[in-house]
Amino acid sequence: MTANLIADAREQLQGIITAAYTRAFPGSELRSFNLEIPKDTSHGDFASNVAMISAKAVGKPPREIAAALIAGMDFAGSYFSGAEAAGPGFINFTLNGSWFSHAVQSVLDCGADYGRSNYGAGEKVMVEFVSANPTGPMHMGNARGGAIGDCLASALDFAGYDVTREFYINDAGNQIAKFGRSLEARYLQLYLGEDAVEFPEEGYQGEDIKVRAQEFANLHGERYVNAPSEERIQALVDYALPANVEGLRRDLEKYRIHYDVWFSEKSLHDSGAVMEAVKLLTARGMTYEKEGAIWYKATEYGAEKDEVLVRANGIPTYFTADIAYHYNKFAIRGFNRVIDIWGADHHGHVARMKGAMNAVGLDGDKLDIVLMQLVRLMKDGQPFKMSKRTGKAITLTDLLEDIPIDAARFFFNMREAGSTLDFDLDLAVEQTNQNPVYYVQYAHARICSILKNLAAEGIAPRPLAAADFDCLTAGEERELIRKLASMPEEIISAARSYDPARMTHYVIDTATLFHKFYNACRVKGDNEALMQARLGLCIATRTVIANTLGLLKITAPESM
RNA sequence: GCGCCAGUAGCUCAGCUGGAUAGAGCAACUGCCUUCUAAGCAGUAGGCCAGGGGUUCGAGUCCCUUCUGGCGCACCA
Repeated sequence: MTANLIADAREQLQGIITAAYTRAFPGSELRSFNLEIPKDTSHGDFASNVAMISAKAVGKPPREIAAALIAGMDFAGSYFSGAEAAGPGFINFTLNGSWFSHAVQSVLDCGADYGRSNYGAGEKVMVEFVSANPTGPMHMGNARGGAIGDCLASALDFAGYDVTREFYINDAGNQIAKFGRSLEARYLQLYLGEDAVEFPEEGYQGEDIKVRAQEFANLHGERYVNAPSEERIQALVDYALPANVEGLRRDLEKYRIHYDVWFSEKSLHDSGAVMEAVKLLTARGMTYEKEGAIWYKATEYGAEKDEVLVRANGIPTYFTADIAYHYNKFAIRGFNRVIDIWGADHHGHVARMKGAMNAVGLDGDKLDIVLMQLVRLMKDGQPFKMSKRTGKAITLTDLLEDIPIDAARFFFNMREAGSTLDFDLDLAVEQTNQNPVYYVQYAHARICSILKNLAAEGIAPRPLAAADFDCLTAGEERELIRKLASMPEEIISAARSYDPARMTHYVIDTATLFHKFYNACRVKGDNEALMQARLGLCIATRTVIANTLGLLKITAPESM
């Protein structure tokens, strides 16, 4: 089951305001108005600008309109106790106790499902993320992309979308050829000596290539040393590529990322889908030949220049395969919406790709790209430079050896994708109050501890009716309840804006309000009814923290 | 040169579709544990929201412009 008390209250207000408007100003058209939650609770629980935006239509000053509307409002049976005009013409609404009581109870009723909604109405959506080059280990960009993509997918799922997580394996094209030549050189060096075999200029320098070559040598010995180069490379790639993909899968699983689909680029070439895409574009008059290559008229969809689809040597470009891939996502597999998480350095590709979707007869607006800025690793307040040339870049595997998974996932989701992220390596391993992940987990552990201590004294939470929570009237209690009630909307907001960092912010806020409540209100006490109500509030808070951390795939410890 | 993203407290950042006196955390200073976890809470201090124009009842938020930083403009991916 799902519950959303904010949405319920909003719906009621919509009706109350509309009725009051019709009553006060018959014949005057009501424009759409805002219902917002003021930052400052002295401005009420909800505020509307309806009086201000109606000033022109009604022909009266906002304050006067507000007064007339308020006079005609009927709050009977609603979650509201009253309204008053304020400031330049806002109408501030005050919730009554029953809303808070129902809010707590709805969390308890929904339990592990609290926060879910049907906002997405089962729409089929794919999130494709990481899709790291299988020629080597994953870097910090992949680590961030993994956390963002995975948590975004979680948010979409909770918000009622039918979500598929996908990894696109770039197992074709130039980088595989380069991979093969690099492996070949390392393999031959094993038998002929490092000096006898020149390493390709553009080859992959990393140690991982040497390791794969050695593994291959352990299996096949020097059998391939005198084989034709083409055959040798093929054998090396056939061994190393699946091994690397398996390595990626293993590392990502360790990082708590599980994909529904691992999609092979090579399969698109093998099945002819890539050339089909060229044919499709040609049939739609979107291609031409020049200097032996087949070009796509990207300029017809606003690009600055046209793009090569098939090189003069007959080999399709990456772009062509990508068109075929996205065509496959929409047209073949029927996704209604596709979200790709890309590094910001690919931003030039965004408009092209959307345009290409239109060019093949699909809707480019259904393809959304989340661009992710780079990660700067910081240590001792200084950037930790990564050097790709030396192969000494810090890999995801390295990171996870030093940093707890909880901290890594939390940190990578602290900033929205569009801003560069400084990842503080010292802070992430620190088990102190400065580390925000512990702050949140501590709140959860604290609640568990309260429940455990009371249970030890024979005090168990009782099942309560909504009215039993009416005694939670302290400011700290109500602030906390307000926050708990907003979880469904926060998840929807994260899903809609493709910004899973909101969930991180939300769970930190919830922890803060719980800590404040904890310091202001004792749970254990002589007043049995109040103690039970507060116990219920604690359980509801624990539920919200656990559910949100669950979406982030961060553990919620029972003790710390 | 053209394009994309960003510029908010000393530092790292929030600020949802424009809303009422600009918010956290860290760092600094002051308090709070014989009672549910002090990995916590309360308080003090800290700001021409990069600069300049505009749009309107109202702008950190929208438009234009300048400056600064990051990135991109291959028959690479």
